[in-house]
Amino acid sequence: MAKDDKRELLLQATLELVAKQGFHGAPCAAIAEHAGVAAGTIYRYFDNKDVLINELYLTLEQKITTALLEGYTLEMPFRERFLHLVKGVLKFFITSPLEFKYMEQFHHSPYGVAFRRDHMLGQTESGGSCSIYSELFTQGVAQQVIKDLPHVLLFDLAFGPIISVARNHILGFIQLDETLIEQIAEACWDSLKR
Amino acid sequence: MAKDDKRELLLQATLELVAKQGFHGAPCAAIAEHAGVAAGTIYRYFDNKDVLINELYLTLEQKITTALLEGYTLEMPFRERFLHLVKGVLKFFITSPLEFKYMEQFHHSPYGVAFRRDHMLGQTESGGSCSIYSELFTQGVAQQVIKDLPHVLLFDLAFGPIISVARNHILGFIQLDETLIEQIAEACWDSLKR
DNA sequence: ACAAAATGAATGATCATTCATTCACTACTC
DNA sequence: GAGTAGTGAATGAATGATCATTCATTTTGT
Repeated sequence: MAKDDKRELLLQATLELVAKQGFHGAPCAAIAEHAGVAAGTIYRYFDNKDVLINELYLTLEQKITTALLEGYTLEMPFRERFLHLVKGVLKFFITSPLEFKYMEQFHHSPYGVAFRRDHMLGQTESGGSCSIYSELFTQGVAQQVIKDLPHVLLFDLAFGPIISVARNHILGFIQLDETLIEQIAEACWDSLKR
Repeated sequence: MAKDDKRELLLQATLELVAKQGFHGAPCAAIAEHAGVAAGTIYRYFDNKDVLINELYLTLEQKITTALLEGYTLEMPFRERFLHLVKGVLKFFITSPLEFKYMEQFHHSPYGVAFRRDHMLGQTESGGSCSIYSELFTQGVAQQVIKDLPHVLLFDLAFGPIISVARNHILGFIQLDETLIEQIAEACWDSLKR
């Protein structure tokens, strides 16, 4: 068995259990069983449950950033870059329902609160994708192609609908296809453009 | 002491504790203490904790609907009605941070999942404000003033940003004023209008 | 004095975490 | 190559903490 195999198994089991049943449905005993190891083994790979939960979250953040940066260059026209990011986030989430559900649960739990407290203080956010958006909005406002609003609001206008739409797709309330994704992204653009 | 006084005290205590500390920070013992009653008293007014949690949620839904309907008539011009609802939701939430936080916690918890399972099956949703939006979108699409998209998506486009913005205001990441609220509502309109 | 309301210690269930023990595997000896 | 000791990984029963809920008892209002 490969060296960090059990570590991966535990992360995957946590992802699935939390995504499908929430944190309440993912006690250590269940995580271990689902990973095919004993409860005590968790503590050989992670200091405690909180560390496991947080490391998984960081892994997923990294996965999104990597996916978004694929085919993204600063040389692309502004509007095209915006649409690339918006559609990229939406497509990532609807093709990764477990990841979406996990991250959403995380955000609205004591873990998410603690995470923000610990990480959001350093304004620009460490290795995340925050700087991508910041750069984009700064340029868009300077070029007067998008509304002159605080970055936080621009972010909410652009990605608030995306999260909402992704959730409804994953919960089965709507079935998105390429055409609808295009229309949604255009609508987000309409809401930002000057 | 008035008749249902303790019932109200328990609901208020639950609202405050859950909003501020999440469901993890609101055990029955704490709720009772915060309400100034004994733990056992909870069960004189509510069958169990789940009933308390759900009744509080229904109360808050009712409060929003009432607030939204104030000054809203079907005779108003379409665009004005849309802006009324969007601004109404936003203003309700930023003036009721505890209510916002409670509802958000509720949505992303086992309670919210169970609630959707039990109530969302009856399509049009019982006494909620769902029919208001449904009526509005149907008319807007028919009049060709907004995009021809599924109602679910129209709802996400309109209110996804509102929830996001309200959260960031309440968490202190942005300070909304009347001007900004106006601009946000207009941006939501831009994203829907044809 | 009676009934309804309120109390809060006791109960039993559920968890995260620990740690004494077992297991699997390598290295070393003869 | 058979036997043996050494080592870290893995186990899972036991522990202690935290909860929701109950109910025998007390308090309050009439």
